[in-house]
Amino acid sequence: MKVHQFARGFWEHEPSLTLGCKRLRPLAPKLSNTNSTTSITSPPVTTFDLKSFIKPESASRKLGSCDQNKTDPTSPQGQVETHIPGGTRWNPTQEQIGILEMLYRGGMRTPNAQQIEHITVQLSKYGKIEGKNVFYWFQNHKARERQKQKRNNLGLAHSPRTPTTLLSPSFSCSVITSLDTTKRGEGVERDEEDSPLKKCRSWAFEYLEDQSWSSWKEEEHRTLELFPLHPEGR
Amino acid sequence: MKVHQFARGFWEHEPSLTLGCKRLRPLAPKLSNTNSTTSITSPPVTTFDLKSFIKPESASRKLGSCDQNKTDPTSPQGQVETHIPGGTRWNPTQEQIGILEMLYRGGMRTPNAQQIEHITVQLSKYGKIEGKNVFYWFQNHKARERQKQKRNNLGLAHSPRTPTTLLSPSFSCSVITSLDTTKRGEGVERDEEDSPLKKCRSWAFEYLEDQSWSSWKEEEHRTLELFPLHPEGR
DNA sequence: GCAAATTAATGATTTATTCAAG
DNA sequence: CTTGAATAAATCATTAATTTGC
Repeated sequence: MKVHQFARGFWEHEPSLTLGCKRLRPLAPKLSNTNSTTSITSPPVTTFDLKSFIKPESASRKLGSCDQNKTDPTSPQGQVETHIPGGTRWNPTQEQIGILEMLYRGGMRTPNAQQIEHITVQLSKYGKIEGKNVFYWFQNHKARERQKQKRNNLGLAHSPRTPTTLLSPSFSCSVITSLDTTKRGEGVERDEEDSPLKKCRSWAFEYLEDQSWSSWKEEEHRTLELFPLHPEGR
Repeated sequence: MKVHQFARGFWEHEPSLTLGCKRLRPLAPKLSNTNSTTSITSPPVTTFDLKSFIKPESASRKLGSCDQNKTDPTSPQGQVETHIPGGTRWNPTQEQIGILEMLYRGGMRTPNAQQIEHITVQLSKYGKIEGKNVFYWFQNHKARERQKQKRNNLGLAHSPRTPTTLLSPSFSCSVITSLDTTKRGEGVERDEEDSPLKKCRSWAFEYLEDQSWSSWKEEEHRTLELFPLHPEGR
């Protein structure tokens, strides 16, 4: 089990703290000092102001560039068209969907950050869009194609095989050819079986999103009396 | 090496064919005749350059900036870590873990982007860290506390409550204090049974990570002749 | 005592589910 | 009912801690 003892020293004493042990792993005899990294550098940083954690609020709203005024959810132009008006969810345009599907069909499944960035930039020509939209799209599309296929496979368990209507002949052809052999040769959609383990940190954090702050708030609501860690009054 | 053949054909064929399925009529009118060579010249807006997606980008290793810390010359003595600083995974320091746990104990479960940003800034005082590390930490910690508890519950069907031996009294005390707690001075782990479903887009995408590009590459590797969509060598 | 081998933690990704806008 | 968004569960992967053989 972890011993939080150190924590105490941490908070109440200066940073140089004597880290008793490296990470958790109970009993760590050796770490006598290994964490040089920390200890060494940990000079004057001492103060750890909890308050700062408690009151970020004020939303520094880092950007506003693309974000824009969702503040007024009302009346967007209603239409999808160019940009999504309000602050609701992304409403892809035909072009965007088309491109995304194309990429998907082209084999892309889990674009990495660079790719996402790139795609986003491109797609933004056709309408408002953010990186996460692209990310989610691929996630959802992949998952749903998978389910769909599963359903189909089950559904036509005894049916010959569906003539991949989704893919152009030549296309599907090549597909089948190359991976048909091994596993499922259902021919349906051929998900190309995205590989299980791919390493690829496809994303990272960015500027602050929005006031999801409320979430935490609510959560505390539950923790309630426990830790009125909460920011502004309330 | 990989030829963009596929891509090319893909782009050159009429859209209806490939994207005919679902909704969207991909770029509808688009290249109705482009079928042959790369008469790219995409229409006005349609300038959607696939190449741009394929962009090799040659690992623009963006890092190198603030990393390398460990090898930082300023810390002569700190040599323990001779490893590549930025290449591996985050290795939290005692201080960082301590703070994170405190926040967790304080009720935080799924910090939003702002919070993550804030926390990251604070924690970076104690060592290299990125927003996603914070995000992951909470995800993992939450999940693992959950399983741990589940195991316990199952194991001890009637387990009353654990005698928090893990926390030092003073510690919890101070925490509470600092948090301006008004009630509940228990330092118990109290998982709080985190909330069911909270909506809160706690993150967003950010700058590109790094050469995760390889991932995609690999993927194609499999699809191989299928979709020589791949960039150039690299 | 040390270092390869083993194991326990836990950081990082991916996949499955769930929720809710439209 | 479709699908964007978000979260949780399941996995994969890497490092630190521990063990083991010399």
